[in-house]
Amino acid sequence: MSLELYNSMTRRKETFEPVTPGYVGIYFCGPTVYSDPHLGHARGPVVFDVLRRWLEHQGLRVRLVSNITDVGHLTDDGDDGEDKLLRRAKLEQLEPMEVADKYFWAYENAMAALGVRRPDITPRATGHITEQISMIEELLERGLAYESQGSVYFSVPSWKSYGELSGRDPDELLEGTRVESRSEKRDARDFALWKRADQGHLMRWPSPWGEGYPGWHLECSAMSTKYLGDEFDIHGGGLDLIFPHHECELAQSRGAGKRFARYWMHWNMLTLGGEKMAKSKGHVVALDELFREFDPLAVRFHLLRSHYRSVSDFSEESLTGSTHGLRRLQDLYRLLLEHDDRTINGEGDAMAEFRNRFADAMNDDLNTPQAVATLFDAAREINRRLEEGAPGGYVGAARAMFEELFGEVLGMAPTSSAVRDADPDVLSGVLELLLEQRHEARLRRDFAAADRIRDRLGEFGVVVEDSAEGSRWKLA
RNA sequence: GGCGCCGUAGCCAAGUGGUAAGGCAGAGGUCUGCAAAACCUCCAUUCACCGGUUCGAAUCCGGUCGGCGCCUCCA
Repeated sequence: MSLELYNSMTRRKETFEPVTPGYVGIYFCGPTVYSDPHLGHARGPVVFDVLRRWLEHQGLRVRLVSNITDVGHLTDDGDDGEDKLLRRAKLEQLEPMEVADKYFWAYENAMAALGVRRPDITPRATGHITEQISMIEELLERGLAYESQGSVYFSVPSWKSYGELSGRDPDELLEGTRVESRSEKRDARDFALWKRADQGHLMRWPSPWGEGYPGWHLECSAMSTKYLGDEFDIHGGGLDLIFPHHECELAQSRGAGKRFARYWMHWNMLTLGGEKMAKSKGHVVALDELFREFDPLAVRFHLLRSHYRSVSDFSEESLTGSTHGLRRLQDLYRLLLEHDDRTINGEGDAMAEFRNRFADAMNDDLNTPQAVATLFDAAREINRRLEEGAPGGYVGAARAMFEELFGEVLGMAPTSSAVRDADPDVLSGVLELLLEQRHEARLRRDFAAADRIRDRLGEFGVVVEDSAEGSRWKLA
């Protein structure tokens, strides 16, 4: 079975065929870095990380591009509202770029904790002003955009297929739009490609139309095609970006003569108590807070236990459930890793059935819940065979499967040894306990046991020093 | 108001025409000095509700109730 992906454009599952056989270009919209990353920010990166890993597992070469929006854009389409990045800069008394960097790294660290591999390219909007200006010029030349008082707008009425992605009727959009009597736009639906920077606006660049800054939707069009070509394979984003962001991206990209993305993938929202997580409502679960209570990998696992196109409601109770389930799989994974015999069962792969089920699930629009269920089924059987004393070939096959599917594809392998991850308090507690045991041995005059403890600790680089007051330890 | 989505056991969650995956929690059991882990067994005659189509529906159609998303920035 070949990979089928749900394409938001056609609203059905389609067989995935890359533009260039063997190569896959993927772009998905990253966050605007003006505040701490929350759980909602994690779903897309995790899903696309698994998509990328799965494609690579199938032998494809993937280039994954995910942007960072580091220029505020709230004031763009309408003429009111406040630029969130600039507002934050004033609030924290920082340069706008300091705000962007601060939250960019917070995002990076959170993604790393979630086991998300870095994209191949992480372009920033502010680093691609030239490309964006070129695109605006192209649109002006083609008569699809116009300048107005130092700003440039895309003319929606002149692009007949506007609305094709989100399934909206342009005429009905007009009715829903607020009437802006003194607008410099020709049509209320037109959106900004370039915005004139008023006095006091901190982020500004020179352009043929005066000092200003790029429109919200433009960066993704310019950066995706710059790194992936005029036609590329997959464009992703949160479902809330389908309109207006992706609709506008599509219009301006096609308008500029690019064929743009073949497949549009949108992941659904994460909710909290049935309501969408949204920063603007203060209704979010911050990732750094979540990580204090839960293993980041358990969060990743939890996200993979629901389908990316389904709404997923978050609660501590359900995440706890995922944590316990993950522990079972990881315990088996560690057990299998202790098995050094790499020989695989000579009579064909004993794991063939599980591998096939896993592949079918993944190929069916990335059905990770079913893929995970397959691993649970496999775990039960492997544990049973292990207790019966399974032959080395069987264990080797099981180990290979878990390393590939659980570890590499789903990215659930523990990042380092359990000991290294352990809380420092736990480690010193364990050492105190050992010294207690040694102290009791010395009281019994069992110096052989006492020396054995000291020698063994020494092998790990822990030095034990005895004194009249008792024993102490330190790292060599 | 327009467009779209969802309602499956205590909780999470797959399943889009063939007679309900998986996980967590819970109950009993095996193993065990005890415990944990692991394993075995049990746990939805039923998929919000009411009609209809069909040999057959959680899955298709119509309606009712409830919840959510987008239409403004949002992952």
